[in-house]
Amino acid sequence: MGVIKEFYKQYLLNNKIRYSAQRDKILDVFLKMERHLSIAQIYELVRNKYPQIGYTTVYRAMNLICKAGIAEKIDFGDGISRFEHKYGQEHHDHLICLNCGKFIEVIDAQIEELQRQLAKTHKFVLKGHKMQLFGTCCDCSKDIK
Amino acid sequence: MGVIKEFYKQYLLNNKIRYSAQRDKILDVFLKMERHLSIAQIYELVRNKYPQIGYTTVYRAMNLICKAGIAEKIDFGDGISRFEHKYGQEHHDHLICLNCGKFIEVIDAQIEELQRQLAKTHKFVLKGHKMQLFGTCCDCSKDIK
DNA sequence: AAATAAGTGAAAATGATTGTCAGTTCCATT
DNA sequence: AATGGAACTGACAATCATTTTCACTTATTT
Repeated sequence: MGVIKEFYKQYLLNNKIRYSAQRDKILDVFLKMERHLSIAQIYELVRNKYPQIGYTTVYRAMNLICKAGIAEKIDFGDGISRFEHKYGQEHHDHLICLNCGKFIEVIDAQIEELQRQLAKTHKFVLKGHKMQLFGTCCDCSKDIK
Repeated sequence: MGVIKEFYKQYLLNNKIRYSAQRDKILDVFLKMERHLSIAQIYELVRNKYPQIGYTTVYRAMNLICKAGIAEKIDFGDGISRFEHKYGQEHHDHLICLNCGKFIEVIDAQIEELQRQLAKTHKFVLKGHKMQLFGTCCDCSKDIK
């Protein structure tokens, strides 16, 4: 069994939360999925394999997976939460195409350092940050011209 | 009459949208208010002075004011839209206290430049960005200790 | 003044998310 | 193995911010 599932089981154990069949199946689907799916999309995938699992259960399972630190909820400002892998992932920010919705994960050490300095200047203890760059991607810039 | 109201009237005129008494009053409230209020808060302020104005009208008026470029909707990820002044304002980002909700507006020219470079590297035509730094502010860091 | 277009506000609709609750499953203790 | 209690599940209802609808009013044009 993968290291992430072991980690999840340990997290649940530590918090006296049971490891149910549903949670196992939803975690499997999450681990296999491409990045940045919404609850509705995850539910669809889950339901293909396990039709008896309910929408609410997917919500609850994904919230647990987030609390365990395996997934992260991301918000591109369109009112829909999406989830991405977090376990063992480097922190990163997003470049988002306003035309086709494509996104690129980016990280810039210089920016990260400047953010830390900026927080320090304002006497903030920095816990995290979000940065999203909006624009049109390479392909869409061509199309629009 | 202020330059912003003139600008707004001109915007409405250009778009064949009428300048109603309600829109005038809601703009007044918005222009006088402190930054970053939600619709509910704006509605409260409006209702104090003009009890007959409805919630829906405030929504519609704020959306118009945004379209005109006078206000900007901001989203701190808590599901509530807030509005801040945009006309004649410099672009800025936010430092947000996770404990008390206080925020500080910040701008860092170096970060802005690095963002432009980052977009360029990925062949994105940059249209805008959002950056939020989360942490605990000076006062709250004290309290928590 | 009539006709037409836009605006208003109350209420209903929407869509994402969370809460409720009766029934089920799991686990520890007899 | 039986039991009692706690956690879990899933269908549905509730919530909350926002948008749409619609009957009615107001403003503008002819």
